[in-house]
Parts: sequence; structure tokens; C-alpha cells
Amino acid sequence: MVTLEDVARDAGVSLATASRVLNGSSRQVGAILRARVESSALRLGYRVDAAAQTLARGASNVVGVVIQDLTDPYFVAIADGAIRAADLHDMVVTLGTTYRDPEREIALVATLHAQRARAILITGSRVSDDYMLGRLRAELDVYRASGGRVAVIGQALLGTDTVAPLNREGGRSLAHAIAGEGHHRFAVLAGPRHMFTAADRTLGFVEGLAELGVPPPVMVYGGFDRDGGHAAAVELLDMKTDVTCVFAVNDVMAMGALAAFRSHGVDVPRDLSLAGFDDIPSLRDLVPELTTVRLPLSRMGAMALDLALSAGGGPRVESVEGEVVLRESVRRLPVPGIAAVPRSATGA
Amino acid sequence: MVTLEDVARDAGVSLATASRVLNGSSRQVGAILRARVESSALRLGYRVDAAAQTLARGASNVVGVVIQDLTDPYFVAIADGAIRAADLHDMVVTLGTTYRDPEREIALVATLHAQRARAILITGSRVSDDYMLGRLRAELDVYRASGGRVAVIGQALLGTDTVAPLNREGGRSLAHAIAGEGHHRFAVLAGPRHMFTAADRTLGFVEGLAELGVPPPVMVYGGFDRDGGHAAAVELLDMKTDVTCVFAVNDVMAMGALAAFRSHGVDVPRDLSLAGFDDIPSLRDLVPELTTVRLPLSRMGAMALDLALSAGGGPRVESVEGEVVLRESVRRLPVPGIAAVPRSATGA
DNA sequence: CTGTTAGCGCGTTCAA
DNA sequence: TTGAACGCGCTAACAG
Repeated sequence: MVTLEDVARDAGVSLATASRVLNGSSRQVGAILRARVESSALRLGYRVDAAAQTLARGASNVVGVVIQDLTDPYFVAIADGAIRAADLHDMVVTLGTTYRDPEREIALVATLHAQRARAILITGSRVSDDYMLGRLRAELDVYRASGGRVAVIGQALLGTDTVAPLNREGGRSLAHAIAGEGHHRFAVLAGPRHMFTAADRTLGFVEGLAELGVPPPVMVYGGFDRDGGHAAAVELLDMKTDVTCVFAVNDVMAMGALAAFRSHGVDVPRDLSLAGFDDIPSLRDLVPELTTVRLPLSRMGAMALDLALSAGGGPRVESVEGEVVLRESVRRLPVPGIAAVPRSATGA
Repeated sequence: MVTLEDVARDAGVSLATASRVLNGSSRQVGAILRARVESSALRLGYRVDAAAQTLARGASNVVGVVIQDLTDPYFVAIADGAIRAADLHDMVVTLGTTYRDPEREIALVATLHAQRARAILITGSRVSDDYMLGRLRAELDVYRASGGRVAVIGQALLGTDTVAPLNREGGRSLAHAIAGEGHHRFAVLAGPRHMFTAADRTLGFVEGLAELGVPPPVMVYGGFDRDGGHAAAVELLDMKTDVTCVFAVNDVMAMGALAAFRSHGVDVPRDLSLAGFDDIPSLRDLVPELTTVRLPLSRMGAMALDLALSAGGGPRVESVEGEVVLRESVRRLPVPGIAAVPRSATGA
């Protein structure tokens, strides 16, 4: 292993000079020495030791990104945005996966703290569990006390900078949009009862329906992932309801539901309409195209990183609005007595 | 920031003792002192400084994973496997994305070298570019010279430990399997001419057809990603060939092709059969289900990590076989004069 | 512009 | 079993 000292000796300069030309920001070294150092470094194959730099500088160039599951396109899209943003800051990303285990989430924060990560990004919905919330918050607090920066993508519950998707508003807008297509009998695959993201989207949707005088939807709770959506869809079918449209509180759940419907001979959107939430990139190749609420996932990852890296006073919250995207998975219901009108002509 | 020294002072012990109870492997500290140290550490909110540890120990606990694109499920699956394996080793993963730029790939290796990563995993096909290959190899060599371990997932071209998918054999098996369904006129969406993975799969496929006396396929070259598949498919349609089956050399290309076919009113598999390669997880929700060659992507990521982390003498190559999975995207062609037989009864 | 030197936080001999 | 002290590779004053 070749060190800076080796380079300095080889170039016949002091350690400080070598450091200045190779790693220093303020470049104030004579041209001749500079050239000598550079050529020595090149010839010897010198590579900085980031650990030593971190120690000496008191700050590393890594940011931690904590996601729940690399299997879920939602998190992947966010992580991608964060990594791209980190590149721009010349930062390196260490990616941690919690597997949806709050315990692991806390452990990851501790690990990243140990790495002296400049910032930690935490994604994924909080659940209403005061104990776990408190412990995570405590772990984050000791991290922040030591100078660490934190940004959360989700609920602003931890006193940190936050990128907060407007889940409730999104659910509400979606309800209005779909009701505008003539639907009146809904079911919601609502995910876990105590998960804020799921609950907010559900709440907004229910509120939206209520505002329009539409009867409350049939509720089916379950997991927040694809299999949860699948199971909930099966459960819904077993209930033999007469709903015409199903809202799954995220896209992967909707994909699971779609598979369930298909395997039960229920055609979407002919027999049943379906909507999701997030607009994950993989929706692109789904048939039928899924109606959803678009969140700028990649940008949210970048926003969170920028938030965390920019010096900030108090906790800042940047809300991001979801945009309803009506696609073919939601069928426009014919209005009795009125001829069907193409969607493009309705302004919906 | 609370350091080990703070803890030691608080507990009334020496730095060495504190180090031994908190971070030492060989635990040889008296019970009373141990308890005192632990309680001090807890109360003060002590967190090790991994950078200092790395410097003192001369080895970090990070492994670098270099992928091309977090937008491609192939790489995500591999990275997921690698991260899970890293967890088992108590290692942390820093994930780098090259955006398919060989220059960035080299830069990432340098960065990870600087991090003193214990191992670097490199994914993604090599291309036949001796200059770039040489430079990457050189960068890896200085890394390995300093004690770094490297594993590659792809071609064994860099003198490193390698997890090598049998692309050619997979292509060949696929040709046999599909021909067994009665197809005789093929096209291959072959990806970039100079990319080994694409070329090997194509070559194997062509060989397989030749072995069966089937005429050589129509070749369409292009990008290795979804859009490349889409464009190639459009190009193929414009050629007005009479092929009955299209082989896209990876699944994301096949997905792009499928979209192109659909938007041109070509139904898969009724009008045209389609096959891919990899069996990426997202295939699960594709309609129609895609025939492909299954690679154990997640496991390959884990294998690579284990290879890199296990002390090894010379470069080891672990081949992984692809398994043909016939699904509905490839239609069994009726044989003139013979009644159609269900696929399950054919043993194909 | 260049060199000297004192740490950064921790692991690890070596003594006691 | 415990403690004192050196060094890991580098940065950042400070001096010249």
C-alpha cells in the first residue's frame, strides 16, 4: 500500500505539499513541484485513504440511504434519485436495507453513524408505534448531536428535514377523479391499519368520496406489498361485493391485485376498475395501464439528499403533491340515458 | 462527539480497556470494569468511529458494489443478493452506478479503493474494447495490489474471481426449446455487437438453431436496454419478415419489444412469439408471461460477494447455468397434419 | 509557496 | 487482567 508519504518522498517534497496537490482544495503549489508530485503519485499508483481523510478532516464523504426493500420499485426509484444527487455532490452512497424491520432500521442508523456518514436518508412510512418511533428518534438524536444530518421521506414525525408526499390530498384527488368517471361503489385495499402512508391515502380517498356524497368504500386491510395486494384482492372477491372500482393504496399492491383478479377471471377494467398510488416506473409495462397518483420518486430522493446536505436551521418540510393520472385500468362508466363520451373530450 | 476516550474517562478505566470491551474481539476484561464501560458508553451515547477503526486496523467493513443502472431490474436483483450476503458478513455496501459509462466504472473502482473497501463487486457485461478493458484492469490491479479483493459477475476477462453465467449455453438451450415448439423462422434482437453478454447469447442461439437445421435468424442490433429492445422491434417490423418468433437477448429488451409489438397491433403470442433472457423478478407481472432463460440473479450477487470475501488463491470462476422457462409468450405452432398437443403432455 | 508538526479516534503491542 | 504509548494516513494550523 502506497501512502502519501511515499509519494512525497519519491517526489522529494514534504508531506504537506503532496497533500496539497493531491487532495487539497486551495491549490497553492508551484508548477514544478506540482508536476513532480503528480507524476510520482501516478507512477506509484497512489490512492488516497478516505478513512484517514475522514479522521483528519472530521467529516466523511458518504451519505447513508436507508430503504426498506430493494425488491420494491418504489424504494429503488427513490434510491436512484438519491444516488444521482450524491454523485453531483461527490458523495458516495452506502445503501442499507431494513427488510421492513424497524429494529434493523435503528441498527442501520447506528451503523451509518459509525461510518460518520455526512447525512442519513430514511425512507418508508412510519407506523404508529410510539415505542419504536421513540427509539428511532433517540438513535437519530445522538447522530444529529454529533453533527449528522437527517432527512426523511415520508411523515414529518421525527423532527427532521422531511420530504412529505401529500398522501391524503392525493387520495382525495384520486377519489374525485375516479368518481368523475362514473364510479359510485368502491373498495379500498388499504394496507396495514397502523401505517401512516397507507392510512393517509385511505383517509383522503374516503374523504373525497364523502365530499361527493358517494357511499363509503368497502375496506380490506392487509400487507403493503405486492402479496398483500394480492391477498386483499382475493379477500375482496370472496366478499362478493358489487363494487365497480378498487383503490389499492400503492402500485405494487395494485399489481398484486391485478394478478389476483386476472387469475380469478375478473377482467380489468371491463369487470372491475383499478387504481394505485405512486406511479412507479415499472408501471410502464403493465397491461392494462394503471390509473394512479404520480409521485416524482426519483426527484424526491434527490430532494431529500439536497435537504440533508444543505445547512438548515430548523426542520424543513417540503411537501410534494401527487398528480392523478387516469389510465385505462379505470373504465369510464356509461351514464344511464347519456351517450358515452370519449375521455379526452371530457376534460377529466 | 463522544469518543472512546470520553467513555474511558467516564468509566474510570484506560482507553485500552474501553476499546476491549466495546470493540475488541478477544474479550478479556473483568466483569465489573466491563459493566462500568458499557454503562458509560450507553449513557454518553458512544458510537464507534469506523473511520478511525479502519485506519487503526488497516481494513474497513465496506464492500463496494458497482452496477450499471438502478433502473434495470437485472442489476437491482444482483445488488439485492449482494447486500443480503453482505449483511451476513456484517459488512456495509456502498453502491455505485456507472450509467453504463466505462469511464465512470473505472472512477468508481478508484473511489472504492480510496474507501479501502474490503472487496469490490463489478457487474455488467464487458465490451470488446481493449483500451477500456486495459484501463479497468489496471485500476483493479492497483486495488488488488493493496490487498483489495475483486469479484466480477459476467465474463472472466479481468483475471478476477468471477461468477459467469453460461450465456452461450443458455442461448443454445433456448433455441432448442423454442424450436421444439415448432418455430422455424426466427429473429434475434441482439443488442450491441461488441458486448460479450449479448454476443454470447446470440451466438449460442444461432448455434442451437444451426444444430437443428433451422435457417439462421434475422439479426437486429441495438441497445441492451428496454428502449433498445423497443427500437429493434420496430425496426424488425419494418423489415416485413415472416419470422414467427423473436428472441431478445435480455428481458428488459423483450419488454420493450413487447410494448412495440402491442402498439403496432401485433399480438404476442398469437401473431408472434417472444422470448427473453434473465428471468428478472418484474416478469412476474408481465402479460403475456415471458419465455426466458432463468438466471439466479440474487444468488449470483451473493455468490460474488462470498467469492470476493473468501480468501482465494488463483482466480476462481463459478459458472451458473441458465434454465429455460417456457411460458405463454412462445406459442406452440401447430404441426401440419398433426393435431395440437397440450404442452404439458409433450415433456418439452 | 513550502515544510514541520500536532493531532483525528482507535487498535495493539508491551509492560506491569 | 489492566494501562501506557505508539502508529495507522492524512489534514491543518503555524512558521518560515
